[in-house]
Amino acid sequence: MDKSILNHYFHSLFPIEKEVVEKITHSFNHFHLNKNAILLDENTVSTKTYFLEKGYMRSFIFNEEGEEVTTNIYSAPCFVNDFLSFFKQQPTRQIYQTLSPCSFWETSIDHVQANFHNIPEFREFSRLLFVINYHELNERLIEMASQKAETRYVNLLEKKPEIFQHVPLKIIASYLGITDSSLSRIRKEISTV
Amino acid sequence: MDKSILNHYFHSLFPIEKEVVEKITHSFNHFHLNKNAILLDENTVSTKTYFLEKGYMRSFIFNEEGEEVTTNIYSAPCFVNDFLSFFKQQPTRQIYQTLSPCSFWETSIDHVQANFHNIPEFREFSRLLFVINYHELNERLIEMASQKAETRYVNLLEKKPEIFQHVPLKIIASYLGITDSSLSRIRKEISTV
DNA sequence: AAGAGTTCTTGACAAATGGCAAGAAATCAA
DNA sequence: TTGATTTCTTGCCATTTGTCAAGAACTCTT
Repeated sequence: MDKSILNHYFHSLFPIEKEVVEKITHSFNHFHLNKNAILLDENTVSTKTYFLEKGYMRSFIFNEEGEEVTTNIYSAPCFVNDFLSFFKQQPTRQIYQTLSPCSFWETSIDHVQANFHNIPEFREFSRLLFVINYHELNERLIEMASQKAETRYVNLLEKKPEIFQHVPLKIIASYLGITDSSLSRIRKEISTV
Repeated sequence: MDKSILNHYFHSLFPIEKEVVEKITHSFNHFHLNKNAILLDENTVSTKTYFLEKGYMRSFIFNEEGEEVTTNIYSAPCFVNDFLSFFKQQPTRQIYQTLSPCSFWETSIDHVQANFHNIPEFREFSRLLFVINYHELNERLIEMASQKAETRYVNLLEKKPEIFQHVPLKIIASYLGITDSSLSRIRKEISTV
């Protein structure tokens, strides 16, 4: 099985030796999922770390009113991890669902723990991944708190144009914190300017 | 100097031996700041990790329109860390400001790095802190995307009532993603029900 | 205690977004 | 290919939140 995309991801994030990456990814297994499959369901404990090699997916949650709220949209290549559930080994409230046919690499919490404590470079990598994810979340929060929907839409269009080809608008709307009707109106508004 | 609050914080998060905690906090130094002081300014690189022992503070950012957006409100005891700036050693866009007289413990990135690579328990602790912070951010994002301002206000009132005694309403409003006028109206609305 | 500066409240109005329902368009499954 | 299902758009109207400005209340400094 060709691990080049997975291995390359490590090199793309920070300088790390080829041999170390191969040692880290040695325990990863490959698998596929169809469109609209559930990678990780709510109320279950995440026991794996996933690397999305190809495809699109999202995480979402049912809020108090029972409405779906899309919490994140993932486009390959990237790691997909429910940090809280995985590292605290507790049930997640989020659902991770594929939005297209997807291919993954996965490894278990035991391997992650072993690597974390035995391979200094992996520790640094893990932390960097955390920092990047935390920062992205923070940026989204700032946008939510201070920009109107139209601005958030335009920014997303600029930052992640590819998702508009692969993700239904109602999911993008929910990710932006608006209704699909509002998104539709915003798109109409912008296209006629 | 009495490190009991600092040391206790480690024990409160997860099981860890007294001796290990003391080894970790050995390098921490104590200091004070007045109200409205700047702990970490924008465009500077964070070289310290801070533990807020006593007091209240916030982080904020100037958005594209030059308006202040409060990104977080901190009430002791807790760690205060600009993850992106500290771990990637790059300038931050955020400003960390005290909202009351505060006392801190600080330690340098060099000590953090040494502990991270030499003390397994510290690695676990660091990661846990990340996980908790990430989760809190994610919960706030979900609220922002799916609840109206009044609900967000009521939730905050329930979750962190103490900040309403120590933090100006205009800062809380900004933290909730609304204007101070709106917050004022919401408060009036609720008090008369 | 006085004055300056800041924060909070309020009113009038405007802008942004939501709720609902219906139809159009696109997608999916057999 | 066809029918069923889902997604997207649109209109109408309601609700929420913002903007601006003025005054009241509060806080800080001297």
